[in-house]
Amino acid sequence: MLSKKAKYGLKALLYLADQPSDKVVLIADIAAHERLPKKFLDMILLEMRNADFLISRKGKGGGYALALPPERIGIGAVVRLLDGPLAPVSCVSKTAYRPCDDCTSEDACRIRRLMGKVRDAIADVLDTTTLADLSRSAKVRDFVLNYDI
Amino acid sequence: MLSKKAKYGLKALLYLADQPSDKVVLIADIAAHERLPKKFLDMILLEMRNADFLISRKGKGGGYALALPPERIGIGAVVRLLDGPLAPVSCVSKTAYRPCDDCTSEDACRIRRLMGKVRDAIADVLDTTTLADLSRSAKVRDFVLNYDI
DNA sequence: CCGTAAGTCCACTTGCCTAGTAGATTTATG
DNA sequence: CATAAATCTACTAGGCAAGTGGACTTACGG
Repeated sequence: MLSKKAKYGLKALLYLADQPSDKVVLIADIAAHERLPKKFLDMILLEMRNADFLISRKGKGGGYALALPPERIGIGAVVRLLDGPLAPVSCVSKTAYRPCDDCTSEDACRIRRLMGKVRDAIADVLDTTTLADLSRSAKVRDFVLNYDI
Repeated sequence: MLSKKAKYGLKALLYLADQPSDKVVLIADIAAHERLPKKFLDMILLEMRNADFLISRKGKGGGYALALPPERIGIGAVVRLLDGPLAPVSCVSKTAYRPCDDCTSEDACRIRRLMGKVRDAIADVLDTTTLADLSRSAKVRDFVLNYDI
């Protein structure tokens, strides 16, 4: 499951990616346009800033902007930050491996092997998509909608 | 995330699939061999029985057995029963679609499109694997371990 | 250098979900 | 009829998701 936190985080990033780069945007702005609870968004943006996906400026004229070009922000990385590991069980996680407490022999575990495949399938989608891909996908669609009739 | 419930359920099914077919097995037996909390397992088995994956007999000599040959029990179906829809967001679920409350235009939603891919990737793994596949995978491994040295 | 607009930090809440447990009841067998 | 088994009902503890409230800090503009 994708939590609201991750969903809101992605929406905020997309909103920023759609702005002219290097423009700083108010949290309140993002919240209003994307219809997100402002205070909750505070937290999420802060977390993404601490992970260096965003930069912020305090005080009057402050706000948030992407710290990197959208091509360099992977969706997998964002989801991992906000929701934790992609793997359905910790014992197949590549970024946050932890043995599961109830398993005796890890490589005899048939469930583990299957869940490893699931992990890889998920990671394959999310780690090969960047913010730029998503941002672009909107423009393509707009183009189709507006001109391709 | 795969819950303990689903994990225990799959372990129990695998245990049953590994038995000679049509043998009824005690809950207590499964719990002991797979090291699962018996009372919790009660619940899970009952749920799978109500969904017709299992049959049960009460009273002395009673117990549980698979209701279908393992080839006909899909892992996806089991996980959906015990953990709910595979989709990371309800608005891309094929078996339990529900619009998400915060989205305005569904087919303009870029997150939705991406999550659709994730859903498909997960379903592709779990819906093409049956209990028989997992059961077999153990035997292949045993064979390798025991004879292929 | 002060007012004010912004982000930042800390503490708390509310409600639901997970992972159970306890105990009574029903059903079947020998 | 005793006993072994599943089944049903009810309850609980703890944790996490999704927030909210309020105080603090930083910086710009005048």
